[in-house]
Amino acid sequence: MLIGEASRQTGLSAKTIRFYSDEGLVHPRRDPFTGYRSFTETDLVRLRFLKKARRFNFSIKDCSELLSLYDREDRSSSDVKTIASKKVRELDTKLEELHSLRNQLLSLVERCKGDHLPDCPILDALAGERN
Amino acid sequence: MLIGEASRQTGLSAKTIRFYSDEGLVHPRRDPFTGYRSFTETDLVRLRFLKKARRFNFSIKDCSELLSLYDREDRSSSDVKTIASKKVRELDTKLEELHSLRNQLLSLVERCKGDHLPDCPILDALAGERN
DNA sequence: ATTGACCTTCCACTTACTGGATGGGAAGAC
DNA sequence: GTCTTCCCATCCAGTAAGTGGAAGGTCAAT
Repeated sequence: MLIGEASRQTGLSAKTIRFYSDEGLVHPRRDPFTGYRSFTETDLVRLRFLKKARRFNFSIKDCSELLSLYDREDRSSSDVKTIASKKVRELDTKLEELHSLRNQLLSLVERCKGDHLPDCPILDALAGERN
Repeated sequence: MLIGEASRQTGLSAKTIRFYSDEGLVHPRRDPFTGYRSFTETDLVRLRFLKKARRFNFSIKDCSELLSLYDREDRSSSDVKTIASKKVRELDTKLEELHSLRNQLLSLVERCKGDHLPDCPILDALAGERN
């Protein structure tokens, strides 16, 4: 299967698939005459794996580790769990931050009249002395 | 005031201040002999403005718009409110996404035994057929 | 005259791609 | 046999918002 078809099957762009291929996350065979990448079903599984893992905000490096665990028959589920738990904690931290920012910003927005006058509590807060 | 002092006063790194300067977000005078940037209190206000706005996840481009509104006496608070409301909506969208991902990932983590055996629902989910 | 602490610019690197330029390969229409 | 049209390939550049480092100028004090 050529890269275009792999792209259709996985929903990843051909560019992205080439990128993953360059990064060593998939290893499609190459047609010795044309140099075209040739994907098997096994390769598609890896690509779909990558797509899902990326959606979970796993970095490329994380994905690489997860895939190598996936490849190893003698893996321990604890190794996978460690990586995933860390990601959950990262997500929790980020969620807290964003939530707090959102609320602060929303409260400023609510206090802004939004009229044609220059007075604006949002600008005041950004320019204000206090932190 | 030189850049090092401006850095101390604002908590932004000198590198970052130079970057903002290059991007035209602050306009420090230059010493005509040494070429050193020279910051006034007015410049510091802009730098602190930038620091706070960036904390709210406003992009550099957003910051640029906000600062030019800040500069304009004849601004309408509605223009500021529009930008900030958009950012709140962006934050809401992102929060929803991340929250959903976090919950999905957490449920996988909870189902993973985390022992020395290879069986792992996390890997299963990533490699699985279903989306 | 030489430290040492400043400052300057410029270049490279980061993440995870995306877009574009350029060129070759395959297949059907003429 | 060539034209057109896709598809594929590589390589370069750019994105956002800086960070790190190299090379070199300035200034005050030793």
